[in-house]
Amino acid sequence: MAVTIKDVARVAGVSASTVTRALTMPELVHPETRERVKRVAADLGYHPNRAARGLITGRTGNIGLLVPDLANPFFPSVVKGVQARAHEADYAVFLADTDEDATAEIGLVRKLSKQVDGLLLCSPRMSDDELRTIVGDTPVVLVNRRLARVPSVTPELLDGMRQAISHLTALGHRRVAYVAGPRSSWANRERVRSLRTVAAAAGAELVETGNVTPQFEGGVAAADQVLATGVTAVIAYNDLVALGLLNRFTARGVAVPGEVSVLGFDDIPLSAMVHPALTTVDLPKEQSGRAGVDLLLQLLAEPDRSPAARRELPTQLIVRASTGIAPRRV
Amino acid sequence: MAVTIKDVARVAGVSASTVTRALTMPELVHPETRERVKRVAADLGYHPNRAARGLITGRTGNIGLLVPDLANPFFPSVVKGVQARAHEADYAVFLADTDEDATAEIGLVRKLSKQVDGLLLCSPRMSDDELRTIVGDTPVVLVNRRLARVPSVTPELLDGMRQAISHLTALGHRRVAYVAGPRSSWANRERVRSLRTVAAAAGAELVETGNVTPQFEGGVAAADQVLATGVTAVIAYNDLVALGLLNRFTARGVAVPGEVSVLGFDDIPLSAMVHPALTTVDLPKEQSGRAGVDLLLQLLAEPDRSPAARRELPTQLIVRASTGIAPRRV
DNA sequence: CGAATCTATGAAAACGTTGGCGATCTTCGC
DNA sequence: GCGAAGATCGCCAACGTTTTCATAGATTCG
Repeated sequence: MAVTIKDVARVAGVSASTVTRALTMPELVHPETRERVKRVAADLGYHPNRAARGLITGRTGNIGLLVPDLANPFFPSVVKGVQARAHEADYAVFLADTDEDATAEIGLVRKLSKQVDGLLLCSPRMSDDELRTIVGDTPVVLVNRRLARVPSVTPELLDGMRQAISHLTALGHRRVAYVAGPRSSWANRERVRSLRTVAAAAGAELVETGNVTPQFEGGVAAADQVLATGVTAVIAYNDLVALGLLNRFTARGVAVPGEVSVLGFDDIPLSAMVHPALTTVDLPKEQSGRAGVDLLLQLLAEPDRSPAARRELPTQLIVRASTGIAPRRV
Repeated sequence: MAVTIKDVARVAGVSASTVTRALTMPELVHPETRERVKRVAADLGYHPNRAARGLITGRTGNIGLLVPDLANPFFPSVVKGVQARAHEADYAVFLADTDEDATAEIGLVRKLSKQVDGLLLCSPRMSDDELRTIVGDTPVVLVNRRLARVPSVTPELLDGMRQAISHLTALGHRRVAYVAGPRSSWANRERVRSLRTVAAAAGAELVETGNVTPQFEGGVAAADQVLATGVTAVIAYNDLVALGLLNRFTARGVAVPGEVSVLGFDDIPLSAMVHPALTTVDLPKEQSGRAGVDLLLQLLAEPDRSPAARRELPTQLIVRASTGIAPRRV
């Protein structure tokens, strides 16, 4: 029913091979025939059958994208970036949402990996070892996670953290709490690590509080604990958690930023919409998605480049209303 | 490199045809050989090559999902539902985001339609005519839109609107504004239509205000206009717009719900997180996604069922803090 | 007991494309 | 003017699966 390469060949008066060549290796065919074939193909609306092509080339023209939770507005932004860049390169994107479940993640990877040329793992929750076994099987690029000898794109977290702490210390804060995200999150581990470094350098005391789910509810749950530590400022694992803190503080009548300043990570759209608007460290979301696709395509094109490409993208502190001068404590 | 059907055949001591049959039409092969083949296949970790299968069956095992804007939290929920149900049925999901652009939408449909068995169009922005041409080419199920002779899943909007208006009139509101969404949105047209019906029946006066982009910014932009009309309550096209209204009202010092009540549609997670929490009509999001997949699979299984399946899913008013007793006007 | 029907399986064609190989024709260097 | 090299293109095998079609043996029936 659909128009095949043979139809084009017949109409153009050449063989099927010439059609293929005219379309995929144009320099190998005579300019005149090439143009004729191309015109016929266009007229007939010919598009190579991807299954047939995939069968012989071993390539599907698809890439897979795994994200932990599409309900966290951070990830739709990444997805948008991935989509945009992938479609430009004529790749289609399989999306899978793992619901923050490392086990489901592994299953989905196994399933998807058969149907794609490469995988983009965004903030994967599985362990390094599990990750390694996958990397052995399928071309993989990590977004928001780093692992030796695996291409990755990550934000310049250390710098972002430096901006955050500079901002808070400049406002007079000396004791700062950090509300940690999931233990399984590399991003969380990195935030803790860079925060310790930066806080020490700035002479600020750091109070680390429990690991929470990286959602609004996590922030709500951690809020009282944070207040009990008597800090004047709190940095949250991400914006959703920060919004949860904000919500609970407001409910308890704790003034933000009067009594406590709140600072998040990600800069999701929502953060600008609430009262008080959230001060946060903007992470490159769409850009990460795009860069991830670039790295993956590069990896597919030349699989045996020795040093794994690694891209770090800049971060930017966005100062809004949720941070202010530290209160005098008695 | 990967294990093929021939490997299984060789190890099991049968022909390739028998392997196929044992796995896809089990009743056709002798129970004993069937079990042996299945065991060998499992041991070797055999998975049929989907490209090869697709080449001959004409089926890809993929479905495409188009959404207008992944940044609107309504859609990630739908996507999650689609994912979940599709994976259960062993289908993979191609996702595409059209950025609210009807033209891009058509292009993406054309591109995707070659690579999938069927398409799930969620809140498509293109015209009915454009939609029709697509429906002719590819199996399509509409989510959040209705069109004659095309399977669809939609929310019971009329009932939701009835709940909303009953709630407002019970609180004493007599003049209610509606902030309209995109003209290209079927959902918007339906909301207007059912709102007119319901408002007339309830004896409430309806003030319709300009079409805005279905985002936070749209609500912000419409807020002053709404206030100028002197209504005591406003229904927004969706929650994002409602949150924009809320934000601007707060900024202008207009008390919600003291001076004006605000009511949204969708019940996105965000709506429960803001102050005041938003009263809204919950639409079945994940459920719509799941039902859409069901309809699509059904359509693929028996393409020539005369009456197009149509599913309507219940809606539910969620009363929170943004609606209250109508103020006495002088 | 012979023919007809079933059951269980294998051989081979087909799906639409790509790519290696070889054939033909032209061009070039000497 | 002749062999070598280059350009252009067709033939055919291959990719991994499904699906007729055919076959051999087992079973049933009159």
